[in-house]
Amino acid sequence: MSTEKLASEIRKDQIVEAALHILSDKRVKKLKITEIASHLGLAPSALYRHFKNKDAILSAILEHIREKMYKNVEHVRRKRDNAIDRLQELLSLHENLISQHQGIPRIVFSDELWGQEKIKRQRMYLIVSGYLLELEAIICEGQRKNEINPDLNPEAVARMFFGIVQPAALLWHMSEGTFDLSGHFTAAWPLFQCVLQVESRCDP
Amino acid sequence: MSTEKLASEIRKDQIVEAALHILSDKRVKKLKITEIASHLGLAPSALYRHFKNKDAILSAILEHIREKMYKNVEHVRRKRDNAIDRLQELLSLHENLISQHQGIPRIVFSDELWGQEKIKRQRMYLIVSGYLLELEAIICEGQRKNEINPDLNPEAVARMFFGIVQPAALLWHMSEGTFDLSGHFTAAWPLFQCVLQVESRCDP
DNA sequence: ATTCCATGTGAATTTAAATTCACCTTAAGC
DNA sequence: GCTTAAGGTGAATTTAAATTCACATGGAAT
Repeated sequence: MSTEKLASEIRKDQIVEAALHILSDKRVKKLKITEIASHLGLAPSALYRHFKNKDAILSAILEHIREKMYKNVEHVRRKRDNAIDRLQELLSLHENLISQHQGIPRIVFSDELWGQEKIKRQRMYLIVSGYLLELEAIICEGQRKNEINPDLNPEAVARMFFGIVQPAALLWHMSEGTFDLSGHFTAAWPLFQCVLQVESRCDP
Repeated sequence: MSTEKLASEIRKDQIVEAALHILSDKRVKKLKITEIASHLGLAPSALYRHFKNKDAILSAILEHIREKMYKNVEHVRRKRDNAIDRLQELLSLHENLISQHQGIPRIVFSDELWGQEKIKRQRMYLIVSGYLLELEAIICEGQRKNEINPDLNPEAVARMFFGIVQPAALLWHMSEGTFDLSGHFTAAWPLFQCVLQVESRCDP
């Protein structure tokens, strides 16, 4: 019984992965059930055994992304102790995420994908703002330990960090992978670090 | 003859404005010809007198946005002399653009809107990267006049500036206007300024 | 005054998808 | 060995748009 359930879960995952892959790899055109199906060597109607409708697939993708992002936060929390190091590593994880799955930023930063339903947008907002809160937590911790200038507004710093990632995703995507992603992060990091610095002259 | 042409241009503009308004105001759902038409009190088929097809309308929107963005750059260049002031004012113009036309960031930062055609994405990339070049020019000028730390990588600084705007647009949009746009810019600016600062300790 | 063209209309037509449905297949449990 | 249900299929069906077309209309140029 549990094996069956598992098998079903596997198919679901495959569908989500395939969808994400299409979104990553191919053009911008909206995800088509037919295309996902053919990626898996299935008939379009087969997907309806696993998902109620296309919307349900999109929801599953959303959840998939959320998991990936939060796993990254967990990971750097475990692996690093220092706030600066954590942020730096998180940045590099983002770099990977972007370059491996062009589809992810596209989904996160765009909403054209989502139907008319307000709900999806709200969920996306919760994911993003929840992520920002995680960043904030890392930053605050760093401030307490005086690794980061305690005078800074952690919310603003978190968003600034986010502001390194988002344009990168945009440019990478728009440029069809021509944009120098790694160069961007390499150049952006020292600027950001400059903001974090303790004893900064930023505050009057 | 020129009057006719003008009248035609006016209609075209109206169509673009209406489209933008729908994109701003209403939900995410893709722009529908029918909806644009009814906004103007026209039958859907009427739009085809002015644009070959929907794609042409989207192109016109793109052009409209490009103009707005470049006008803002022109404006701050004329009005302000100091690079820092220029950037600060540009930021506030962006704030206005976002709050007045939710549709603009949505189009710029999303590509789901655009059909399969690679061309639109390329055009969008040119617009964005062209805009970044404008920012860079302002920054370089400021560096020459020692208003901005000359050791900084102007490209990276330009993107960081852009990184203040983009997340704001995203959050504003996703939150359905709940997000505190003005607060964001107010908090982000001093952090950014801290980066620009001459005699910064950022560079080894 | 007549002509003509730009603009507009409403009713088809087309198109491209999602979705449904009646019918197979196969492997697990009995 | 039989039964059942989950997973699969291809051929409709539905749906929602964009788009086309034959037919107005009104105002400007001749």
